[in-house]
Amino acid sequence: MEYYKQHSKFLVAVDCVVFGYENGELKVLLYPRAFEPVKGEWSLMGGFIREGESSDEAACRVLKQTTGLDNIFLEQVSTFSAADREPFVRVISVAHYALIRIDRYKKNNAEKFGAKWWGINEIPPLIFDHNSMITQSLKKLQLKAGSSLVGSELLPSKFTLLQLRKLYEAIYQRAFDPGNFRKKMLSLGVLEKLDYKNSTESKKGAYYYRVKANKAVTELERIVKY
Amino acid sequence: MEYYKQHSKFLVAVDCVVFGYENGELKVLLYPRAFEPVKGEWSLMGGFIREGESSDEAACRVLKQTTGLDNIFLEQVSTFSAADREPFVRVISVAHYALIRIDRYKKNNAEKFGAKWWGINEIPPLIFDHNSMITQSLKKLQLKAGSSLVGSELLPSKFTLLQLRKLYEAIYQRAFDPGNFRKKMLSLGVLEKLDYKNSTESKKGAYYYRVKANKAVTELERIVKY
DNA sequence: ACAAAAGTGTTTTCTCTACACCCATGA
DNA sequence: TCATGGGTGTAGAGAAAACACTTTTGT
Repeated sequence: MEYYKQHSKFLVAVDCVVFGYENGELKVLLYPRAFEPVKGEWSLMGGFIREGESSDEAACRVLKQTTGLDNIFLEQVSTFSAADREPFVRVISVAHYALIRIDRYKKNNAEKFGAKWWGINEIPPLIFDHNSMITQSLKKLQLKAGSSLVGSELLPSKFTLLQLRKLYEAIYQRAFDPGNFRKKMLSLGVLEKLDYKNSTESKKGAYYYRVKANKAVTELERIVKY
Repeated sequence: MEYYKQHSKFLVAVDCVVFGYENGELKVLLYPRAFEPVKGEWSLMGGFIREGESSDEAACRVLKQTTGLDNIFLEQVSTFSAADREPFVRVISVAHYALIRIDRYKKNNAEKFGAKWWGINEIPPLIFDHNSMITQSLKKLQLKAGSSLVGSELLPSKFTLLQLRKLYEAIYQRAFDPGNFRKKMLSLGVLEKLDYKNSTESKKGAYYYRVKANKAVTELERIVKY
């Protein structure tokens, strides 16, 4: 047991890249940092890992605190450990990304911290290495969306194929052919057609779909090729 | 500055999944653990992160110590942080994988620690969560090999297409069609044909190839589809 | 009437796969 | 001569991409 005592201990944090989707745009939730150093500057929401907690548990706790949401989709991205990534104090941080529905999260929780949603293309300079955490998270999200249906995490429970396509266009930052996208998605057999339409986004009206319950998590075949 | 003091600090380790390739088989370097608890049981090589060190730097140091090699290809895999992943002591560990040429590494360094190479399919039960570190590392290696040429890291600097194919078969644990594999690899334009042959592995003799210097690191197009 | 999305179908292109076939040579 | 890998070519299946076309309806 003595062996362990000679080694240094470190503060270990989690930082969360919270993705949301609104008005055809992929967005990230940012906060003005609450304490020194660099207090007031924009940053990801984060917190320190506690004694009995894994990094995932810590990230869930932070998300609960700041968005009011439980059961959020969450994935580890990478650990940032450069010795000088923060000034004054050595902190090792495990970055995660989360997917939430903007319409569901508790505004009052977030506003208490001064949170603001930023379009993925208008992210301001953030503290430390938080910008590269976002870059890496987006890559991981693209990988994820390429082999499983990310729709249910970011869209309302029922959605049109237009909405789903716009979401994928926002994630991949490129256009998809409407006809081909529809065929591809329907061919996967994970969408269930509902018997009513959305008429707000087109004259003709488009049927709503939802993700089949049992298929929601399953690993799928290729959706977007890369 | 006071803010930081109220939080717990942790021991942070790195563990290295060292891949090598020999006799047509992908292998992993394992060590009998040198200290309690579970002293003597098989484990990955690891060590604790030191004050001025990032996790990558720590992993490099550990690899230098145990294999005698510098400038090893190294990539972070994931951070393992379950509170009970080690008994008695809380340790958060950042897993990495490394690719080395078995013919180059310093046997005496490794033997001093009792190291032994294990075929990827004959890995014994390891301490803690080390088996799942290997599983995740293999997945990451497959992803890597699917979009860049891993040959130069695991093979001698010149190699035949048979050798390269056998390597890919070992990594993906499946067979590739000899003709198609050859065409695919050559079509990528990153291999340079040398003007002499290897005659030890076939009657006819096969030309050696090497990776074009400037293309070694480049991100390539899809090599293996998934 | 027109624009715009919904929805379907067709054509072209490209890549993966399977496999045939000849070559060279050591045993 | 026979087995084995080296090396090249080709035909077919299947997917992705491009795009034509018809339907519906609010303005």
